[in-house]
Amino acid sequence: MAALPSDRLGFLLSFRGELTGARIRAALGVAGLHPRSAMTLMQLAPGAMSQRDLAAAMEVDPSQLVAILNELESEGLAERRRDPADRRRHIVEITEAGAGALRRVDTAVGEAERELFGDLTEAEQAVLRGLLDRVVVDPAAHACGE
Amino acid sequence: MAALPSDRLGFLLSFRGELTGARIRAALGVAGLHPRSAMTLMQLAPGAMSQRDLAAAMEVDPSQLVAILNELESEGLAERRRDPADRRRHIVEITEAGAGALRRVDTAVGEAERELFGDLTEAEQAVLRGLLDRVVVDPAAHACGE
DNA sequence: TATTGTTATACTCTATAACTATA
DNA sequence: TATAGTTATAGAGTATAACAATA
Repeated sequence: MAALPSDRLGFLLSFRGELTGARIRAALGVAGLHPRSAMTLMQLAPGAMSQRDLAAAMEVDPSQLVAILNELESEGLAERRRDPADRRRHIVEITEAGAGALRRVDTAVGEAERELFGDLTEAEQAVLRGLLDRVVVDPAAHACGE
Repeated sequence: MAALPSDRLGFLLSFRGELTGARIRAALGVAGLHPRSAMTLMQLAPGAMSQRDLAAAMEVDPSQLVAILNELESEGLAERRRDPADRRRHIVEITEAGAGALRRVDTAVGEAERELFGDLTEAEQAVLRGLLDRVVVDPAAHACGE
């Protein structure tokens, strides 16, 4: 459903965002990674964290994260270990192989962005960033009609 | 998965677009319509067309369109009739009630856009539109890695 | 034989609730 | 009893293929 039914800015932003997301996800998959696995590795890159905090940071349900981490762990890209201070907790950490995969992913995302925004100057890209930052996307600001 | 894993413009556009889409879909639902039903009515507003052409315009599989039209027809918002010239074809047309629902939807979408872009001046909104129009989203321009 | 619309099937994604082990 | 992680189940959405009617 890509054809614009009107010239409304909201539709334009939504559709361009969707297509941009599809292009980015394709780039995330270059290392053979599921997009959500790549996103998880990005969250883990700065440092290890508990599985619960990771789920909160990614705004996914903890039960969904289980499958993602199972996959990452089976591929040797991340590791879970028990927290000695609280044995209920899992400390999740990216591995060296995971960091390597992330570097390849990062290169691919950079390439995708050059494709997406190649017609814009650096200054124009900065303007776009500034305008997008000022779009109000507070989910609490509206009543959900669906 | 809303937290930005980096300050990349591609992620920003993708996430803002996704949230904008969610806000727009909520507005589409104000008339009790499923978002895709509202989108279908928008496509039909300019004039009747064949079911096949409608599916092509919306870039959905014809088999998906069947359920949407069943729903719209049961609610009296659209009608299907056989094309006398080719009895395989269905001519799909919006009803007067459908046009009324569409007017209510349009009002709600306008309200959503005032919320989303209320912090931007008219000129800034025009700049945003111009920049978004120049983002390259040609799906054929990249190899799919997923 | 090809085309239009329909139905059936399967697969992914997501949301929820139960379950375990630890606290 | 509450919490962290896991498992199971169901629902929505989507993609594909088979099908009936017509050309």
